[in-house]
Amino acid sequence: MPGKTLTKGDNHLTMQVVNHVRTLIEKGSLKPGDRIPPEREFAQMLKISRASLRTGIGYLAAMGVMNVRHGVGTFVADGPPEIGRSSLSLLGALHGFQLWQMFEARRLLEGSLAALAAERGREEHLMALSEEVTEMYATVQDPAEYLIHDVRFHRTIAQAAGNPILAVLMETITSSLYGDRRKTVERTTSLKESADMHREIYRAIRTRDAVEARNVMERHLKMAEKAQMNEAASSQTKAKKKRRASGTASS
Amino acid sequence: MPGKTLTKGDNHLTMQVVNHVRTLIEKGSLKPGDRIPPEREFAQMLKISRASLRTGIGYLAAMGVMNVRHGVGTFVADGPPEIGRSSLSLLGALHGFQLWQMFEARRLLEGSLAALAAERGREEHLMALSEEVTEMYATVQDPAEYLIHDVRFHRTIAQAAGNPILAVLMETITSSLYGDRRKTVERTTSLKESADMHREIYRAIRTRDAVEARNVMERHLKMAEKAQMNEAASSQTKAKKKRRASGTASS
DNA sequence: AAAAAGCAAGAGGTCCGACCACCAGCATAC
DNA sequence: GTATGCTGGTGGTCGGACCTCTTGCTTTTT
Repeated sequence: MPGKTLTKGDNHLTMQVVNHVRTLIEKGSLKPGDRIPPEREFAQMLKISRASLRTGIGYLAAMGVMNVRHGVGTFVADGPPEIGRSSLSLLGALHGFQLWQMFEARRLLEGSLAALAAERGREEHLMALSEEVTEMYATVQDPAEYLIHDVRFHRTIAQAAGNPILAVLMETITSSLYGDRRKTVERTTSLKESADMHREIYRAIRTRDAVEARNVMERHLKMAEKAQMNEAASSQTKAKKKRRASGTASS
Repeated sequence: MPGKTLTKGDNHLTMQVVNHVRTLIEKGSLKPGDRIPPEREFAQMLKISRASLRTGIGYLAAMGVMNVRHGVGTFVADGPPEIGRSSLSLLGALHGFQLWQMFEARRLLEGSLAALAAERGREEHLMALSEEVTEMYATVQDPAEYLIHDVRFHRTIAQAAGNPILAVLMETITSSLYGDRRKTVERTTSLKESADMHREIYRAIRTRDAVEARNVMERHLKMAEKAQMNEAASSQTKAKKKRRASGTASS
């Protein structure tokens, strides 16, 4: 079947839209952050109804390629690439993924990412990592702020590793974990310990010690897993309805 | 927002549909293979228009949770879980993924998968692997058939590893590679060598040698990568006749 | 003037209702 | 008995009306 663009499967028109966009991207006339024409125009261009065009847009948005903003326009995703936000979460519900499996996958990915970062990380990445560690120490009293730098730290490692695909996979998993994560961090009594571990990871990467980087990263994530598991266990023991009063601040 | 399950981000109604389905799945009243009510009815149930319902369905279909069949109905996906088919391919086009990065990711994942399979694989998995290897040897003359067993072999390892999440990630990557793969296999002169490697992998797993399993798997994939790279390179230079068929006869 | 309030254009979001295309099973014709 | 064809149900497409949101500009107020 020559000539047929990839992307097999679903509906004709939907795929027509998807492939059209893909072509525009591959041709370079559509780059991350760009805005696509208004639906009404775009639909007319492709000679399909607006409804069908919207189906295609929805498809692209679902897998994180497009970014729709009500009242403003539709844009090509730019930030850190990420597969459809809730896809893993959905598939998880469907196939009964376990939390430990999530963490195992994460350990594997981030461990390798750390090792690669140690091997390939450029000076700019190392500096960024250092920066984030510093910020972490500076915000040990502000969980919300701390979490931001935590996420950025891991994200920077993924960049330093020089393999965007692995970065995407990591992002997919962590974002699936993020919801619960926020809770955990807010309860963690010792963000300082966490910061210490991040500092260790940073040092290992800085000294180009791939093995050590992987080990420390895995140790760090194992600890994070334990914390989150505890949280999950304690939150399983309460009714579905609950208002956000009382001490065990969660939700 | 009370009642707001996870899955943040996009449009209200779309997410309402997605969350509703998610709830049904989590509640167990919707299992893989099941069929959902006809659009017209379902829309009425949720008190939204059919168009909006369709948007939600599309979203779910885009990430491989639903399976729509024109003239028949809409079903919950059942087969091996897989993130939206072309998502990686799309993101790749958008962010300029390289082929070697794909393979690196694959090596990492499948290497770990093989190691885990060696540790956790149950007898049934080992038997299935053995079966596939046998079939491979039996079809070294039939590339198309061989490929089927090749894929099944790797998929079985993923199952044996006991971590469906890693399996999904692997599936996502390999399916992204599959298109080119078919070509490669058809040209590979020595499927027997490939079969030999698979046999080695099988033996390592059978003997519970995780380290060896990972190593052999990585070696195998490295070779596959080389083959595919050659193919890609040569197909770039083949506008006319391929004068002097050199090269590919190595390994 | 500078700041606040209000207005209007442009973009996406939702809905309706009709009609098309596909598939499966049943009825009919041979 | 097989082949044909019809029909009911289901998803796919359409277009065009109307709603909501965002933004920037205009008008009013201070």
